[in-house]
Amino acid sequence: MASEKLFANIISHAKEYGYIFQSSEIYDGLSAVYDYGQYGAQLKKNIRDAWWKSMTQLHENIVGIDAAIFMHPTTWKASGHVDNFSDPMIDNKDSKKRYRVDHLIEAHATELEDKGEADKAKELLSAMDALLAKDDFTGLKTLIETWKIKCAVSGTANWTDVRQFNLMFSTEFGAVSSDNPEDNIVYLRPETAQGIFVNFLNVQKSGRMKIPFGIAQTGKAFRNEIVARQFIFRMREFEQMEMQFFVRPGTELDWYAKWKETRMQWHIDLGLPAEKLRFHDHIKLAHYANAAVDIEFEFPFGWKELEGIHSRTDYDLRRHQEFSKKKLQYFDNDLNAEGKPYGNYIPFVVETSVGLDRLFLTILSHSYHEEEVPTAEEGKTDTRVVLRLPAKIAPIKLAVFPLTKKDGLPELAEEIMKDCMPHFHCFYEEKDAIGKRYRRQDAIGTPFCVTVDHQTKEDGTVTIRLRDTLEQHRIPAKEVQQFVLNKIA
RNA sequence: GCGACAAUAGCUCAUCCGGUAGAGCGCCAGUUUCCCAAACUGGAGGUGGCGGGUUCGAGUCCCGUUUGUCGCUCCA
Repeated sequence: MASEKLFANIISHAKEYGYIFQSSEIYDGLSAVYDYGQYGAQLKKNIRDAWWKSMTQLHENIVGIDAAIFMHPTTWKASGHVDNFSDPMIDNKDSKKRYRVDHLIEAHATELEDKGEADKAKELLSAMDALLAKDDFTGLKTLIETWKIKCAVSGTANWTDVRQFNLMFSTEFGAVSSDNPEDNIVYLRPETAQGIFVNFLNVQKSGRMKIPFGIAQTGKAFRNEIVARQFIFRMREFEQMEMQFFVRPGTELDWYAKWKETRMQWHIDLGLPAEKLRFHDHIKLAHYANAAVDIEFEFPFGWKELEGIHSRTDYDLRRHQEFSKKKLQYFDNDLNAEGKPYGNYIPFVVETSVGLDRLFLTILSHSYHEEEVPTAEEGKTDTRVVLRLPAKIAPIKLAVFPLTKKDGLPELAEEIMKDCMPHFHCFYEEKDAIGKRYRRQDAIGTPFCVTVDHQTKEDGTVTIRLRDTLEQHRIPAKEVQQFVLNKIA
């Protein structure tokens, strides 16, 4: 099937079977915001739990926290989010090319210098600085127009207005407004990482953590994307699962290499096929990193970033130390080659950061299959849609069906429900033909169904039916619970 | 942000040249059925995304808008 059509089918399946709904759909929706439905929320939680367990429970030196979405505004000055992402931009209407206004004007000034008109260049730049300082966007556009600055691509001076693109959502903090509105602005965090960095010392001290150690966190983050598209791939409100690993300076690239492999293996262990995963090294590094790689997945719409592993140096802690005037350092008692303690230093950080929603989409699109299966009628086939979700993260683990809703079969089925419900999510249904009930469970990705029939009354066995192979075999009803538990362990 | 395309029942779609909206599937209630979407009976569900305009009359033509998909662009 064409991948475009396949992706459209996945999206509509996700909606039809209670996985993902568009936000505020009855009001025509809200751009690039989505809600998780009854099965989606459970699948998402199961993925999140799997990650949390793999990080915190299975690593003695990693602990998890839950920092608030609201953070002190200075956090974002320290992190670079305020200054690096609020530059005024302008678009050329002919070439559709977007420029940072300062870059555009500076490039023109350089041209003037090359032509030996250094005085003019200086005049232009000082005019620009004055306008930038005042946030005078109208003035900046006038400046571009009076100096007849043209687009390098189209060669025209057909510009849009100067606009500022704010990456971060802001809101007002406190019920009483201040004389200076800026005093009350808080941002909705654009990444969860900073909640870890500002708590570095708290966790290290209170948990008596010894380097190397990690702090994990899952939570919502918010970005005012210029373009937000491709279903839940890029949303304005999304959830991150991040782990910041604090290491001794000089060892960061070893840890970076280790986490790179560890994280790739985790995705494979979760059930994703190795051939649809790959590394993509960053050539151009962000201001805080000395090495960075993405784990990419081959979505129906191409290879896209799923997780980032970054060696963030000591940038974040160093910046927070500067801005907060608090020492964010660690005293390392381990002995170096000369037999002396490594002493005080700001730890280096290796970050693993995976998008929970992206991982959800990865699993959903990989699990979705349309296939021909035999029907009750000899030789005939019918199309079934099945989500081959890994059993350990499927929202519903077991469906329990009485073959008919009389002759005491529902009562026997209820017993199995009672036996299993405390241990994993179960679904009970007694209406419609058995085949139809199986198909409905296929569509939501339930890996196991058991059916109670008349033989159950005689020998206590039930039919267990496997989603992926359509195989059926009989097992004692009393063993159903353990059968499923073994499969989802 | 630019461009292209799209929007009719829960889903997939139909509705001829503009003349008061229909099917299949699904869903709900029941009958029947004894292991892979069977059959039968009955039922709910639509201001045709929203707002304007043209017209005697608009789901249909035009404009705007919202949302989505795709291509550019952006992506710490």
